[in-house]
Amino acid sequence: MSMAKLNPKGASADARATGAQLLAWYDRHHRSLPWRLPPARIAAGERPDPYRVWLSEIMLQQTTVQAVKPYFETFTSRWPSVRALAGAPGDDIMKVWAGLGYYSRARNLKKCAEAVVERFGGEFPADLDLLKSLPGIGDYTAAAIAAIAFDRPVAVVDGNVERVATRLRSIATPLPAAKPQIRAFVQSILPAARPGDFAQATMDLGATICTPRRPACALCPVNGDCLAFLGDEPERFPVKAPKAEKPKRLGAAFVAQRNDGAILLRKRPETGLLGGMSEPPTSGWTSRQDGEPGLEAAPFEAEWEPAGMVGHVFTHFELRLSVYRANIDRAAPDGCWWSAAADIHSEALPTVMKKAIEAAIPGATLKPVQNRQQRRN
DNA sequence: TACACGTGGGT
DNA sequence: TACCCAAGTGT
Repeated sequence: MSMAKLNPKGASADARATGAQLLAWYDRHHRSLPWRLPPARIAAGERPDPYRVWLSEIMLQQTTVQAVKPYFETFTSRWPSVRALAGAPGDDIMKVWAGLGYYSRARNLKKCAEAVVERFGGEFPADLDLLKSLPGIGDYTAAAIAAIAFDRPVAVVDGNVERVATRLRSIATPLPAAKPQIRAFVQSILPAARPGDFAQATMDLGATICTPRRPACALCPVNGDCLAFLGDEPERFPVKAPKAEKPKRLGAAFVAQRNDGAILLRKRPETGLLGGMSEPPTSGWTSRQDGEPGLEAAPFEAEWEPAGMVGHVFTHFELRLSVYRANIDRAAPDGCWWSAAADIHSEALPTVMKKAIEAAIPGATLKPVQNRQQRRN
């Protein structure tokens, strides 16, 4: 059992050994991911494409690898470079991002791509502060890009690393207050070489071994250095502040369908919840519990029929949406448009809005079978 | 510092 | 079921 003691330079022999062990583990057990260059190719002198590193890091913010994979494939196929993305219409980006959540990321994605083209000639900067000056890039993402894409020796601290670090050092300070301690510790075990591989090694360890619940400590390459493991309660870390209760809100959605199957949509304001995304007309979402929002919130008079209730859980509140449906044939009101039946699936509809449309018109948001229109052409 | 900001999977 | 959680950022 080795208790690491920091020397005046900030890194003990044990700490350095921890970093080296993580790298050795990564060489054997790294995950194979679409945006990742495996350690053997890094060792051979290759570097990953900074565009792909950036795009993957933005998508992976608060989002699982599994959810990101198909979106990353779609984005890189459609927009293979930051210049291509910068030239894309913002609405197209929102449509392709639809379903991935945290839509400010998609709005900032275009802003950032444009800034890279205008300010840096289409090449991502390697400098931490320049990276952080770009929209959507904060402390974590700047460090990740600098380390992974540009081989800069910086500490990369995400949720995985926070978990690994608080366990290794038995840091009982609740998050986020513990962040400075965590950063200092990660800095102390940072190897002299391979900062990008080291960052990904620590994240892979957190994702596959040092998991939030039931960590596989027996398989951990650094369990001999882990104070939480030696103290027999790794799951105690990290300590987090208690979460606030989720309020419940009520609202209504109005799904109007034209005789040819088109559905009436509008665009939400550019900022705020689901900003810049599309929706069928909805009421405001209130916290009152004295009854469901009713027809007074409808976009126009029609024979609105109840079409059920949709529940959806956002990060900070729960929503129950009363869905109404009407078949009408009229011009779209100001700010709205009729979206053809064949186009609904590719609109910038957040998941909650797809749920509402599905409640009113089952199958309406699914991708139509490719044939009829094609045959006519 | 604290809160707003999505979604889907795991237990 | 209810809660937790995931490669965080912006305000």
